[in-house]
Amino acid sequence: MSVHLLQTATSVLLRDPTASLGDVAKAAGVGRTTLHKRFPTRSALIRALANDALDLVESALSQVDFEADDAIEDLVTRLLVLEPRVSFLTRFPGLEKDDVRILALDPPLLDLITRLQGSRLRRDLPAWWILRTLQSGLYQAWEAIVAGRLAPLDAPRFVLTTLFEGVGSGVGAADRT
Amino acid sequence: MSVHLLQTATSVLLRDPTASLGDVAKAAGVGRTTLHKRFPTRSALIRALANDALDLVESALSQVDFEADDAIEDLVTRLLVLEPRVSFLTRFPGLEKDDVRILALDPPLLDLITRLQGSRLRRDLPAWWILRTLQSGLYQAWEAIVAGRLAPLDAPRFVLTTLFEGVGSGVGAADRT
DNA sequence: TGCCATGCGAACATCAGTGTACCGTTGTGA
DNA sequence: TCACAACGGTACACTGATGTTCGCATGGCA
Repeated sequence: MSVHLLQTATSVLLRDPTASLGDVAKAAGVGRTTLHKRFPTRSALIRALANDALDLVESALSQVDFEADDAIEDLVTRLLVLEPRVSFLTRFPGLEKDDVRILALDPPLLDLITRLQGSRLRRDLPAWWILRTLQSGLYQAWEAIVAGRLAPLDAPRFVLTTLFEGVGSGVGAADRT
Repeated sequence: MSVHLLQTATSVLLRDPTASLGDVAKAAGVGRTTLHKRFPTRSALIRALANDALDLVESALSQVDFEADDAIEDLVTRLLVLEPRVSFLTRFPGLEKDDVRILALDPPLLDLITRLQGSRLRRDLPAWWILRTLQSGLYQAWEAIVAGRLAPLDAPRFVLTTLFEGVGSGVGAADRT
């Protein structure tokens, strides 16, 4: 019940950061007063959403075996359903700029990427670029799912093949072997 | 000078859509009153920013030879510097949902992509996915440039190689020839 | 049945953003 | 030097969002 509240609030505020608390309450099917009881101020709500998102993402990351060969595949499937929360953490105005917990999410992922640049990942692009590319893929996949353009079960394949192989057919690609 | 105002307003509102007009005016180095003289209301400012962005993007697109083999390369270099404007059109809350001019931007690009799916682009991904992937690449490249992480002259290469070839080294890739 | 907790709506005060009017300053051209 | 336009700042009214209080309804639970 409260989980539903946090979910809806996240998606409403993500779609329109200027949405009023009344809009949020209505979307969550809850009274504006009740919302105030749970979250005394607007920024308290924002912080609660961020903390909840952090809990979920940290929990998801902790379940990934970063040593496994298919760590990235695992990451994609786990993070895909959490994409609204991740987006909230990374794109919401007034967040992230200094939050220690948010900033702490990247390093393990960057480590993983850097390690894989010895095998599966190309070395001529920086790790942060590869990470952002992965995140972009997850983001647009989720957007497409919400819009009804993409079947949820197709999403991981779309993200992973695009990430690893790109969208080129390979006919004009430079030989990198 | 007015061009600078539109640029600054775009980037300020893009970074924080809840920014007050006072913030916008200050960032643009102009008085709030003067801002009001030029744009009587907040939504007038938003519409002006959207129209200006549309003019710039349409103009850029009109200069691209969609029949050329390197149409995508041309697109990337031209759209990269316009990325804040494109982002404003596509991501700003309350825009796009019905604007005819904005919706008219996609079809020619989708046509181009669909055509190239006969040669340079893979056929097992829908055209809209490829378009979004391209746009994501431009977006994150611009972000990286602004953050100082990416040299502007490197950006097109990053975007294009990632788009066409992906970030995989190719060692584990399925053979698609 | 009576009690208590929880949620909701109405009403109110407050505040920040917005829009407007007025005035002083600057600078440019006749 | 004068007139005029453009700009910025101050001050004020208005509006919508916000936060608070109060009272009522609902729904377990003893």
